[in-house]
Amino acid sequence: MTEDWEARLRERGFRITPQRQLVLEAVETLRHATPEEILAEVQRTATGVNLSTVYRTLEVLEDVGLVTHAHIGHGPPTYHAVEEHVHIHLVCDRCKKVESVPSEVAEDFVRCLEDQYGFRTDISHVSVHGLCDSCKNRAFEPEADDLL
Amino acid sequence: MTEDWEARLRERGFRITPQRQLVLEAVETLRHATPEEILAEVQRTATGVNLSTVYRTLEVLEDVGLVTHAHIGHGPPTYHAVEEHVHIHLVCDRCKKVESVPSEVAEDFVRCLEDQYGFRTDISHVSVHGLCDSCKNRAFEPEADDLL
DNA sequence: GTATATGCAAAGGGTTTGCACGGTT
DNA sequence: AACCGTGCAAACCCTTTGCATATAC
Repeated sequence: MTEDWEARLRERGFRITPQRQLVLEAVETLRHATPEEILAEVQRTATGVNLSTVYRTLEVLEDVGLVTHAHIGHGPPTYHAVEEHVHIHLVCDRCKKVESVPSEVAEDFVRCLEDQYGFRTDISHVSVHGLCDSCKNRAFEPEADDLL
Repeated sequence: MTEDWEARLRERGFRITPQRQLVLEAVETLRHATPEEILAEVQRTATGVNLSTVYRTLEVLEDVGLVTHAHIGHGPPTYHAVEEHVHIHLVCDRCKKVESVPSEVAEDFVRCLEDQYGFRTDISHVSVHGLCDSCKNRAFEPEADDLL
């Protein structure tokens, strides 16, 4: 668990609650989980927690910089803990698997966008779509072509 | 209008209808439009057209390769015509503006992902989030930080 | 004690679906 | 004439909101 998460919340005037602790733990455990999935994980410990609390809590945790989310296609966004090493999400359009790669691979790309277009990229928020190594090889049956 | 759009549809066993023509025209006119926006554009010509028809039509047009969509954050996806020159979407998280840049700027990045991770990127589907040139400069009032 | 957080239920967007009718082939 | 495509309405999923109660401070 991110140390000092309590301080992060308190600094900004938010209170420490069991729900907030559990949601943060769930996000860190699950990695790339949707709100519903986070709820399910939280409910393994505390049955009474409500979906709307999860939504509100994720908003708070994101606000104080403890978690972020990324959009990986049609469905709900996935949340993950903010870590030291920023990463990029590779989303396989066939099997929906999300792979994380270090952001360094995009350094030149990001610099180029800033230099040529003045665009300041938030690299951790990028979702790169395509086919992962395994799906690429057994490709070409239509199956998950409408996932995205 | 893309020439031979009729052939594209017929080849695959789809029929030619006024709705399909109008939706395709709207997509090409609007560039990066949501289904609702496309409906509005279509209804300037044909009032009776229904939203569900727009959805079904977009699916068909995407299926035959005449349009694609990209996810640019919270809201609905935006559709655009498939063109010769593939492009990348730069989405400003503050003003929501979508800028298109030629895919060449990402060539090295894409190659790197393929070589190092075996990941075959669908570059036209990438949404790059961040701040556009103008928003970057008058930055730092909290305003659109929850848009994405 | 007071203000914030929560649970619940209802409302709200965006999208999909079932069905009968109408239009294309 | 056969079948696909459309309009309409209802259903669906995901998310937000209003309000009364509970809880952290």
